[in-house]
Amino acid sequence: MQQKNNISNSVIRRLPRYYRFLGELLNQGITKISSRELSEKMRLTASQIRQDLNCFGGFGQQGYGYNVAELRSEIAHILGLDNMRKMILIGAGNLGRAITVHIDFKKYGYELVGIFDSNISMEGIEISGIPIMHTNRMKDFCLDNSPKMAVLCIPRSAAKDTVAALMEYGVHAFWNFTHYDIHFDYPEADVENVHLTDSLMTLSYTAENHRQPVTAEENE
Amino acid sequence: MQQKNNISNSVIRRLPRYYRFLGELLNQGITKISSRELSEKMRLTASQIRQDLNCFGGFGQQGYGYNVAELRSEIAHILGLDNMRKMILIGAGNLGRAITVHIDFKKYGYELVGIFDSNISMEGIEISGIPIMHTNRMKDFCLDNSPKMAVLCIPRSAAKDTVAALMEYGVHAFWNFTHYDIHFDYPEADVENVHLTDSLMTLSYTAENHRQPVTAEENE
DNA sequence: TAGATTGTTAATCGATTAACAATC
DNA sequence: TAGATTGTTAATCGATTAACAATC
Repeated sequence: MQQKNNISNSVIRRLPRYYRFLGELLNQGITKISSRELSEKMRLTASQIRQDLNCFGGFGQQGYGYNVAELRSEIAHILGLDNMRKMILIGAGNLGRAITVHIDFKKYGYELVGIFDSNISMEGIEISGIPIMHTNRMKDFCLDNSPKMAVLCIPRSAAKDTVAALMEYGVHAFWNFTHYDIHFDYPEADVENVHLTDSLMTLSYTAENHRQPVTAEENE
Repeated sequence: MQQKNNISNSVIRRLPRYYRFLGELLNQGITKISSRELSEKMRLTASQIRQDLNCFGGFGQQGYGYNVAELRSEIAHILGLDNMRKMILIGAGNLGRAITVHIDFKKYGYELVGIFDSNISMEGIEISGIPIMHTNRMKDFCLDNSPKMAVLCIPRSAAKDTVAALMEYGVHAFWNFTHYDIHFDYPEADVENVHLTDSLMTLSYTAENHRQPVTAEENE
């Protein structure tokens, strides 16, 4: 991939959706698709699809279209799904357990190698075959195993100290389910926030005002 | 609120974040704030804050700024958080249970009145005091109770039929954790999608390319 | 009143769409 | 070759930022 340096965020946030749709096409046994056909399925413009893809290289063939399998694996590569990185999850409460069980991290290039909780009585309990460790073992574990990413399913009050520690132990990427603003303290960290309650409030607005909430590319 | 009709999606998606920050200021006992002060805390421009708020009315006072408590309750009202609506949750698996326990729906104007699952052996089990019902009781329940929103925590394969049924029973708003594209079949529905794996893939990209993933207003 | 800060208009910037030449 | 569809440049649209008059 001849990746240019300043790909806009709008483009990047559309990539997972392309990846999903191409996966479905593949499941349906479709081997080639034109930007126009894909645009109809995804409800966006063919122009946008071609523009987006050309940020990363010319994956299509004039007069033919795109090879579905090839394009999908190119996008997987762009997204970094094809190289496995170790990750840990902090906070084995309801949300942490659900995420552990619900998400097949390996499909996205992440291997869950450790789960931590500050509640000592949870130590040793397994989730999806991975035993929970007490938070006081986090430092040694990180130094031994070098996880690159941490999922934060902890209360907000614990987030600041946890991130400070993890940054020190070499974890610089965070899938952040708390409302703690990591970038405010660590602008160099790689952060993806999941603000479930913000999403719920947006739905509340949409439903009250009966608007179509979003265009495809903004929320799909 | 003198709400205009075509508020852009970008603005709406910032409202929950304003609401959160104003809540924090209130907790800290801060009673007034200027757009400049707020812009520094939220890492966006004062101009944008004033533009955003003025979509809905003049909540500030020249020479003074904004009253924190008042502005917060105005935003609550705009978002519709101050009128309680009934809602149901479909799918009492890991994710459904976590969301039920983890999210205090009442804070966001929703009252969880029923939980449904297609697994008959789950019937009667309580989550947060609400007993699970079998899906075959969904129709009667909806006709009796008129919930306005449904959280979808079901497998994708079940989503299409479930939404079709719910639309018929008068449920037109969906907090959708599946990858089923509700708008494709029901453009008139109010939909908010939560695509956790898309978010994870975005983090993967960000971490691999070590970019600052987003500006505050896009992902915070 | 003078100083501060909003509300709002104008300027800029960026993202999306349209158009078309290149080419398979 | 003719037809189709990409890659890419130009035009449009919308969102953000800057500026400033209004006003508390």
